[in-house]
Amino acid sequence: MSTASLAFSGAGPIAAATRQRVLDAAAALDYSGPNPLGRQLRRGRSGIVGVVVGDSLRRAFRDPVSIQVLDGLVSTLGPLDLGVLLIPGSSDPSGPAVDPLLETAAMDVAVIMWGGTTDDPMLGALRRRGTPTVLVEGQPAPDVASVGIDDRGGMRRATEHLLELGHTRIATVTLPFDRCRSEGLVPSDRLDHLDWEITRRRLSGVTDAGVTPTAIWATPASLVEHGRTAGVALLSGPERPTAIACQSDLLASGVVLAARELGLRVPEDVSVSGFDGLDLPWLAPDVLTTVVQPLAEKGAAVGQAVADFLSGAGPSVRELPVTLRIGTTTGPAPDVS
Amino acid sequence: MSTASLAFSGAGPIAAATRQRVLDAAAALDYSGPNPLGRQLRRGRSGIVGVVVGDSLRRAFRDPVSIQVLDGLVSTLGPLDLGVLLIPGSSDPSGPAVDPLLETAAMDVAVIMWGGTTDDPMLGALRRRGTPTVLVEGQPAPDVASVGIDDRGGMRRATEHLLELGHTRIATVTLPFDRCRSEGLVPSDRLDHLDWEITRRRLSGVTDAGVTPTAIWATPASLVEHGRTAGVALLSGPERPTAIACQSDLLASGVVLAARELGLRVPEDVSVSGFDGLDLPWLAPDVLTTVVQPLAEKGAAVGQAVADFLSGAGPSVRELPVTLRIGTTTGPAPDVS
DNA sequence: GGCGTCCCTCAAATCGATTCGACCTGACCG
DNA sequence: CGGTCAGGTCGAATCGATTTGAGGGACGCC
Repeated sequence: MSTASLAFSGAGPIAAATRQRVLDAAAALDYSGPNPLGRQLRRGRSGIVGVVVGDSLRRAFRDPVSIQVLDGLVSTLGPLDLGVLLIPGSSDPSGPAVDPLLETAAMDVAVIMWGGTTDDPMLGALRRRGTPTVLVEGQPAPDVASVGIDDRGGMRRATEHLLELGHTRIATVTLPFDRCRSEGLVPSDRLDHLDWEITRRRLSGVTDAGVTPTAIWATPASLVEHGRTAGVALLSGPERPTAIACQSDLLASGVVLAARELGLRVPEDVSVSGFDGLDLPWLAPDVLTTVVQPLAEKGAAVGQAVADFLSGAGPSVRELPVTLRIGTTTGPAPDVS
Repeated sequence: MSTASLAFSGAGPIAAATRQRVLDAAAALDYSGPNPLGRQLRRGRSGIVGVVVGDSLRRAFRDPVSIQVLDGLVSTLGPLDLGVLLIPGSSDPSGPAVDPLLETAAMDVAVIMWGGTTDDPMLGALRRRGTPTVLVEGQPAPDVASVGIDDRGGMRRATEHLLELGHTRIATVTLPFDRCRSEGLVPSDRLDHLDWEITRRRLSGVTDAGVTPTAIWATPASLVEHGRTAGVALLSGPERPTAIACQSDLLASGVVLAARELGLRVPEDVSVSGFDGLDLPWLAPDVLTTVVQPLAEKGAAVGQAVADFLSGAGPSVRELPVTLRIGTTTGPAPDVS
């Protein structure tokens, strides 16, 4: 048995001839290689990384940002012989707080993409199980690894860009505020109930630049249609803003579409900026002014954090830089009449 | 130990008080529930379904069709306590034919989405391991379960719709033809080298309607930009077609965008039809004429096929119906001058 | 008191691979 | 010819749970 084991795993000294003899015998006996379950039990490793995709899968997968990070992650994990197990995030508040997979599935490390609200019950479940955890875009905690970007600085740069163009009436369209994901103008007292870390940080970037938005519009998800709704509302109301800083590219492109529908020229009548740095072919010929984040690299950084855990290192915290890309959707502020 | 096992699994007679005692003791000892690996080994089941997403993840995930099917699948698998392990498909021809995960990962059933070319090496690997397999949109084989839709009939209906509107010069834009995914006009001799089942079937639908396309344009993937390229090429050449039947909605929407760019009116100058029945908000105000396939239901059918395997039933074959949805992108053929 | 039912304890087998040490065999070298 | 070493065989322990069967209190009921 020891020899057979060596023949398959290749770890340890074994003559090529013996190896072949073992393999032939295996074929004759219809033995198709070691049973992964036995191997995993012995090794104490499953080779599986559980990835919680922020939302219901449908919503998460409609978001190119998650997709590209996931892609980068899988590319990094593949060579390490690690597989990705999809775990649905908490979709409806009526059901159980965490997916049963999170409690029972075999996994060596967990990754929480789009990392959640501050008091995430998922973190508790993982801590209880003793599963090392990597948090993407969440609030760093002492015992979990984090990967994030400079949301706050990026948004500040984008806002400053608008200021330099002479804009003074700047509105902003944000990612979801909280678990109930309500849509619409945010009254100032709700700013305290903002438990979605990423939204908070990007919002802080705007105020960091010294701007008090003329309006803050929260959306239920980062989707074009919600951007459109926001754009229509903000641009057809009184005291029209001359610039709208959006917290994602999908929202921003929705706002651009809304402006076009309302007969407004971009950027002559209204400037629009985004966040993420996606390719948006259907916006042609416009190119969105946006804060570019390194998505594939972010996925790779998550993979690295996973690898670190598996090699025994402690949790790491990593923040990736962002850059401002100036496109055709921002321009000098119009004369306010 | 037996009692402890019963306390956690709940299978078998156990008094509530004892159960609580066990749970308390577990908490005191920092025991966080049964180790999944031990359980899996004993049970002989991993509770994992390996899902091969057609392409590289990035490409697969940019395709809303795969996403929605995957979403339907996960929704069905969740209640069965099954998890989805992502397995990248064969992306580059230089690398290994199948991902190592497919050979070594623990999984009870495998699903091949967007089910591949006729001579798929992945099927061979799975057969060798004895893993039951569900094929989505592939060529049914005796020992694998299949889930598909009536591609051929659907495309036939769409083509007949164009015929009824008086079109005679009908071109078609197809999904990839083969593994090398070349882009452009397809010479007639390449029709024999079509080893992508889904492309073949949808193409057959066109000829079933009695139409010989004036041009067949193959794309490298189902993406808006490839549709745009195809549209520009087909619509700016000589002998412009008056209708273009596309094999996917994303391709069709690219063609619509191309037509708009070229100053052609849709549907007055050119009619465009798609396939899949996606929501395409950015195409507004147009609504694509398309063949609607039940995507979530397809995912559920795959989940059912998986469940069937696990309950000991043999492979099943299922074909779901499609319906033609008439939108605003098809209209009467213009007078040919 | 006798009997049956519940529920618990205890011991042991099993799932399938990995890994360790002891031991044996040739081959090769000095 | 003795010593070393690479490589192979053999036996046994281990990973952690599930499951089965035998046995034994406790309790209620007649």
